[in-house]
Amino acid sequence: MYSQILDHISKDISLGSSEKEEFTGILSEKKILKKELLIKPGDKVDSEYYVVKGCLKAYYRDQAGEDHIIQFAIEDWWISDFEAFFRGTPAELYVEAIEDSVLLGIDKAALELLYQRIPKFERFFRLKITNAFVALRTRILSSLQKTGKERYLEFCQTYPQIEKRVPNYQIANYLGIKPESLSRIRKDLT
Amino acid sequence: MYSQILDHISKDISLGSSEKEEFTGILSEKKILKKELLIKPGDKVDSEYYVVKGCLKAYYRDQAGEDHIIQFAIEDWWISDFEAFFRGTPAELYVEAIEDSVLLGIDKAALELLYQRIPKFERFFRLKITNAFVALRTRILSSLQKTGKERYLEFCQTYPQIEKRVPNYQIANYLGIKPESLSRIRKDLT
DNA sequence: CCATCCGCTTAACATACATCAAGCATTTGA
DNA sequence: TCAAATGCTTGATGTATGTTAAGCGGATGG
Repeated sequence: MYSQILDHISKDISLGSSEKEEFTGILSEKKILKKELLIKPGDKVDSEYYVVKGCLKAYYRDQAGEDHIIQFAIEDWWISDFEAFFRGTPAELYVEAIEDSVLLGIDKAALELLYQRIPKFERFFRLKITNAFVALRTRILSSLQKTGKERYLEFCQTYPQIEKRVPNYQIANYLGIKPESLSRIRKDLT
Repeated sequence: MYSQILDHISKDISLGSSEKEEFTGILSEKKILKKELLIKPGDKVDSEYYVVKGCLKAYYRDQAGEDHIIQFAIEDWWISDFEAFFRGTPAELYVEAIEDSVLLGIDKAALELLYQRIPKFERFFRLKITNAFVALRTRILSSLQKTGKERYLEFCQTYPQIEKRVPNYQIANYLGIKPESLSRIRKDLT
């Protein structure tokens, strides 16, 4: 049941069996169906979620009612409204299942206690946020300096599994271009 | 001498005087003149830097020889090639002084030891990276979804001190537009 | 002190992408 | 089962930004 997430964590820190138990003790399983919302604006965000199975997206809806996809998540990824989760502010994002999904939620307060008892978990999550930080920096450079075509090719190379599972109009949204433009780009590639 | 950085840290965590001493013990002052490089590609990056006084930029030079400014830093900001610093990989960025500057460098190995001795410093730097993460997310949304004009106005509002100190062609570069376009945008605004 | 460079602006033209509109195949669900 | 919704494509046209070229005032340095 928990072997997947424990393997995932063991890639970065090594855990004894009592530490594993203490960690899995604060996890709670959550199942969510396609199109259901895990988080919506205004929610208090107490948890971040590890994806055991499925596919989700986090997106921001602007004042004009336009959605902007910030993140996809599939197996072995983490998702939440991280700003709200870290800062304790109300959610500004929607997190929605693209497929039926199984998640493991971690409660923030329990996690803070765990950090105090076993500091290497604070290390693990610092590593995670650091990697996410670097990925965001790369994405900013791409979005500022590359054409839609270049960004699409980069996306396909970086996230081939996601490209296969998510409809093109959502990929276009993530890339910051219109579906019509993505369609033309794809036509050009063949 | 160290009161500025101690005040800065005390905004997020509270420190006893021995903790302050232990922290300042691992700092090393560094002065750097305008146009000098603090970091260049290939360097081993052992330190991150707190800006006591001055103004710097971090930028990436792509294969075509084009520079892309990732970050500016002025008083009370942190700067480095964070990817290289966190991961121990060779630097990919240039970090260069825009004005004569005074910095406080923190050595990574000494910092890791400090984390073990006084875990709240790990908390402090986790908060820092979290805030940086959120700022990057905001910047991605802007870069993907907003016009150059909107991004410029946002920049002026968010970083008014930087807008005053940095030449327009460098701001244009940071915003991902050409100086000619920024000039037209500015003309339009008056 | 004067030549050079730097930072900024403007203009004419090119290009990438958006917008608006329509059509079509596949999937969905009453 | 069949109508509606969904996801994708294509065409005509508009717009923001890039490209190329030129000029200008002020700072800089020999």
